[in-house]
Amino acid sequence: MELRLYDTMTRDKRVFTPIDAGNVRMYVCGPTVYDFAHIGNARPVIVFDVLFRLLRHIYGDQHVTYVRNITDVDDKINDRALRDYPGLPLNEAIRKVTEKTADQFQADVKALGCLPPTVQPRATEFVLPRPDGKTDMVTLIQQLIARGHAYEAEGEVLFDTQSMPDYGALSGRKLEDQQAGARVAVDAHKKHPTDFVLWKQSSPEEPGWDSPWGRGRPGWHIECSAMSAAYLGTTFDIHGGGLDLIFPHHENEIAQSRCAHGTHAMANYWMHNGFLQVEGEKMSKSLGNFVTINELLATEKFGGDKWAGEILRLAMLRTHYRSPIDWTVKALDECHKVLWDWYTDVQDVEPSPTVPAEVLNFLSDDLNTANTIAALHGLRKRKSFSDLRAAMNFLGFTDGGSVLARRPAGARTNVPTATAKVSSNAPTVSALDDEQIETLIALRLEARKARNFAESDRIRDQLLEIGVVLKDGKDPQTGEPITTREIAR
RNA sequence: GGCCAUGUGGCGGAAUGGUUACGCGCCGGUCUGCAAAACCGUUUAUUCGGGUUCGAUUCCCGACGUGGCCUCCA
Repeated sequence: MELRLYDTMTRDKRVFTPIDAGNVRMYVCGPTVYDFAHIGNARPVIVFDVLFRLLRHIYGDQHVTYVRNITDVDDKINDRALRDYPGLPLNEAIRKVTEKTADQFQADVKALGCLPPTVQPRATEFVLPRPDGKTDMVTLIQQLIARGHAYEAEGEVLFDTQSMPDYGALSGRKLEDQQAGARVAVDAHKKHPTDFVLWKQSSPEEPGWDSPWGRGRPGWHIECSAMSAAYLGTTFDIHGGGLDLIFPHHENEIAQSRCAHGTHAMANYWMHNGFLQVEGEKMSKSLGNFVTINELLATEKFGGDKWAGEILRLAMLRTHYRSPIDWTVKALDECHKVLWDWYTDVQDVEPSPTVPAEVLNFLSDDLNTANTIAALHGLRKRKSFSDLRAAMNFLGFTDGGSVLARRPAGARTNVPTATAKVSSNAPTVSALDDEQIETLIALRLEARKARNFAESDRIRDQLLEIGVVLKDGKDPQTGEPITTREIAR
């Protein structure tokens, strides 16, 4: 089996060859922890979790290192800290914000079925030189200055983009174009408009570290250069993130890392996931369609319902990771139904000891998760439930409890009364208690036996009114008619 | 303005230089007193205009549509 991955740098799909098969190394840009992560943030987390699982399968669990950073130094964090904890000293307030948000993030992505990365370093721990000698930001900046790739101006340290001949290779931008665009902010102290900040000064109120350039804080890009080198070395295998990070973030990471270390490449494969829209529109707070992972999991804000984490995971994986996704209630409903079917069939099934080959083959083709899911449908159709279970486990669909907790929407769309209840947001709690419902069901069975169908249907309609859906069947053993019920939400 | 993606049936979404997967829905059938559920089956598509080719949804050019980046937003 040959793993092939699309590389943004070369813009083609290539066979993946690790630098060291004994230690395959991947870095993915993680969250900036100032607020709840939104559903767009979940996409790279899920996509690269699947890749992580695949790499572990191919090279062995102990031979893959996956680093996902946590950005806990950022001006947005400072703003949030001042707003939420006005009474506290800033640094203390910042820690409260970042710890709370980071914990929430970990809980969110766990619910999405993601394995924890090998390491999750926090940026604040890599600002100053470390006792353990791992790469840090200040040292990296010093190296850049020493090699002539950075300069001080007005208290800032800036990266000199003109000192790097092939700056812009990842995004396909040339320095000349950036000038022609005329949208690039021109700062008098910059040698070139695209030069970017490595270190900036902090006011006494702002968080800061004592550095050779005074008390200040790092620029955005340098943290990833430091933490990737700290855990993965100066050149590693895969670097991932969202499409929007290509420029400037990843471009600048490349500039910093390569120029500081004198290497030809920072990573050998650059992978970027596509964006998502919500119900056909760009997700934004002003449009009111901004939705966080936590809201989907724990509230009824989106589509009037809570959604199990695995439903969100499947909704993310049914589309190829580089394509755009339109995030819709309808899609989540569909995914719920699919998972309901799968889990219903594999509930008490032991997984096969090996992952079905077709699943691995599809995933090895640049993470073709859409074809992979089609393969799972095929397994179910052929009633290969052990293989289905194994494939589901491999993709991170392991629990099912929260999926099976509620019948999916597809099953209720043909029940007019129940649907009306849903759309009117009527209370879903039954007006009758359990015993009364059972009594009514028993009465209806009696009526059916007596072929009094008018009475039988009347009771069925009555129960439907309060959201109880009846299904008639035969007892598989005795052949006796039986009735089961479900709550239409 | 510059750069980068993208356009497949009612919907979602793969693949491919030559019969267009898969899922959801719709419709039909089995079952059922009738429904629902379940199971089985059917139907429908490659944005437009050129070019290359025996043959283009696929490759090339152009148009149009959509989205992203160029503003420390995945």
